[in-house]
Amino acid sequence: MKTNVYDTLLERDYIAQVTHEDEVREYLSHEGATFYVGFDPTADSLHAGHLVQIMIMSHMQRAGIRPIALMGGGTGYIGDPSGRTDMRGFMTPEIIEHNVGCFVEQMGRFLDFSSDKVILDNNANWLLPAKYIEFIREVGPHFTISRMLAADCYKQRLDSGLTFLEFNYMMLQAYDFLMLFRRYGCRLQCGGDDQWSNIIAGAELIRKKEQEPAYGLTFKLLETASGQKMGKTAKGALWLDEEKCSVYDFYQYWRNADDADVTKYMRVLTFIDMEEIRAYDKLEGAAVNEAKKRLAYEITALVHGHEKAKKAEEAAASLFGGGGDDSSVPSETIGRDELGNTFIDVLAGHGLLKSKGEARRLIEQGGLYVNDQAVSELYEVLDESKFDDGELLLRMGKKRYVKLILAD
RNA sequence: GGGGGAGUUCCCGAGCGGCCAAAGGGGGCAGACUGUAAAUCUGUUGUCAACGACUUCGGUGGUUCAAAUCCACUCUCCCCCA
Repeated sequence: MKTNVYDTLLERDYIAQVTHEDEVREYLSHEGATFYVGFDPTADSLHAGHLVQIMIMSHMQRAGIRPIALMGGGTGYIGDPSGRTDMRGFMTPEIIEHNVGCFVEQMGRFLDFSSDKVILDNNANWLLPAKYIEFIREVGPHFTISRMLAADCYKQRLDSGLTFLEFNYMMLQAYDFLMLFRRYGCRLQCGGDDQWSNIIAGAELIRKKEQEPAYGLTFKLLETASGQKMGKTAKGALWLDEEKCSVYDFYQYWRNADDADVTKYMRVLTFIDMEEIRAYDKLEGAAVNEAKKRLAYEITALVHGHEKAKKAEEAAASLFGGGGDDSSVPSETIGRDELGNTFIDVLAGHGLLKSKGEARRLIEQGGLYVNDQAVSELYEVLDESKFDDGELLLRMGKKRYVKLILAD
């Protein structure tokens, strides 16, 4: 007997809240059932946080459920106030459009939009041409102010300047759900748990306007064991775009996951069988590293493909274990005219460190290594003798590696 | 429209004429310890040609030998009243 996707989602611990558990399970047992997830085009690349949404869509699709990826090309003009403490600056139409394009392209790696098994739509299609009076007449009567103010996402913002503009967001998102119901018969909306208020608003709107059942489901927002948002790095988000985050760095992020997070990430961000995951769960002490390697490989392969994941894995093995192909270690090309400059100048000059002061500090604290040899001289100079076959391995701190390649 | 309060370095938050590049915490970075984990301890955390110089405390312009601190104007936000 086939397991219901709902139970798969439960077993892998995705679900935070559901509007109608039994009905949703029942709905998801029918092939062709349709659900949607919204994506706010706030950047020109997806990041690790979006992986959860994508995984859920994949699980659903495998079960014969039809996912809709809804781009927020229209709501992008407003900005979702949920989980934010201040209003962000406006995005221009050009940026929004560009971001939507980037999202769509990246998502194509996970979901096949060419078939009618996955639908791609953009709320700009109905929100931008909408007429204010018509819209407010159709949707407005179904929202009471007191009800909206009671929503968590607004309550938090009430004291810090919630504008009427942002206040409209909930209605717009509810309207999206209604539109998708009308267009595709979509009865379920999924999203991060911070979307709960917006999601139930949409389900209620459909029930009121169409007298038809509609449901909402939120998934748990991933946090690291130390309470940070999963996927945050020192530089910001963990991007899925190779240009913004190298495959090696992406791999390393997961390789360095907290022990306590490893199998949680496996359940949510990979397709590794639950049996196996439970086995990994039993590992203790240093053995957990095996689980981390598997985790890092699987996620990287999902996002960047097996070939690149393999390379990242080998590069890591070569740097940390010795042996192996290190060709995908991040590298930086050094011009011959830079020979004779101090490491301080070179590191800061290539943006490997923020400033010369930082480079100076790093060396002073004994954190810079050239070919695994700590640099003790503050003004150590980069010269050709340090290169081996045109390459020089630089290490900053415990595990940040950069390969310097001498230009011909 | 009237009255009150606030804007400080990555974040929170002290400072309220010189001793302020600015307490404290968080975060970041480095070192020790380790398992490329966590916890802990230590150091560090504006920029530079670096025992000195330069630029920072919403913006602009003043007062002063000297301003994050005083004055004027201005922008933004919060609270109370209308």
